Amino acid sequence: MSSPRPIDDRLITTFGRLVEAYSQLERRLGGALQAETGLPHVWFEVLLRLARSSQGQLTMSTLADEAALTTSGVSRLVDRLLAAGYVERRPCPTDRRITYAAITDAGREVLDRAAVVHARNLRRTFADFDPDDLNTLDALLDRLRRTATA
Amino acid sequence: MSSPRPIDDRLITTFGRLVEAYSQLERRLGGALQAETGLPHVWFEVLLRLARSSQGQLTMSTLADEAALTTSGVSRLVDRLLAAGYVERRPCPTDRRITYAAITDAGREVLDRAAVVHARNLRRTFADFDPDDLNTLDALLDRLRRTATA
DNA sequence: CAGATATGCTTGCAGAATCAGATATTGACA
DNA sequence: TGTCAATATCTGATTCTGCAAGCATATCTG
Repeated sequence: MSSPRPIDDRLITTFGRLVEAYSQLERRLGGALQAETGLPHVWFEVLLRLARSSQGQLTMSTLADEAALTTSGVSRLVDRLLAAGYVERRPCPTDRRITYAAITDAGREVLDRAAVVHARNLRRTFADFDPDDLNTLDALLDRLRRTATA
Repeated sequence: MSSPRPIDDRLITTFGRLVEAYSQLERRLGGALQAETGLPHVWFEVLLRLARSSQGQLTMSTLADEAALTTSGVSRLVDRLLAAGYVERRPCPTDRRITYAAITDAGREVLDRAAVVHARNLRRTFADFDPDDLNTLDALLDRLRRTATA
């Protein structure tokens, strides 16, 4: 016969868990990545999206969406990646408003090196998750991602 | 017969999904919360932990752990919450190094109001998740949180 | 009990993200 | 065509966060 306080709402707790799980993992894995490869986690995520895209390039806006940053944030982030030699800016031949961020060979190199390290750390973190668990998690996260984007 | 590039590692993709799902939700729901109640999402999370704790108070360190911030970050955050009148600092009678952050009545009020709004937004976001889905998600996130903390 | 070490919190400084606003280009439509 | 709205990006000011260092208090050890 407990009084249902607003703060005890079930979904608030679930969402809190998501926040906490993400933050802990981000801190631990992101920190390890940077310590072992010198690559900040955000850089890794950005380079990853670029490397996986068809021409190795994305518009600033698309990149902002995928990295969950503002275009402003991406603009400066690309500045730093540019200074490091990991990306370059390319004009769009058909729409002069658009600038592409394109990954360089140097970018692909550090990314590949970092990916190996990151994958190893992830295997340790997810050690007691069997394939079924992972599939379930993937599916749930994907649904969340899509409902949030919509 | 695809060459297995390091960046196509399965866990990297899963983790990428977690990052994206979290970021999208945080942006959308956090933004909505602030727009509709004036309460930044971090403030909400902090007040929530305090309100749920036994005496309505936690040490700065504990709060830092739970909110996934550094003690430094919490120190300043509590400064701001203090200025807003939502928390107060209390000395610990037995250990004078410790400072408690305690939620005030005003803090509980805004928190309750915000919780109602937040819960409504969450119900919309999780509309097509049935109880089984939620339980599964909870369990997986909890395992992740614990492996990360360990 | 004295000295060394550990713990809890706060502050100076610097890095990075956001918001708001400016600029440039494109597309739509009367 | 000329004007107006929409789109894509960048920049200035502000805010928040973390790291490193510092101060005060507590605990351990010989």
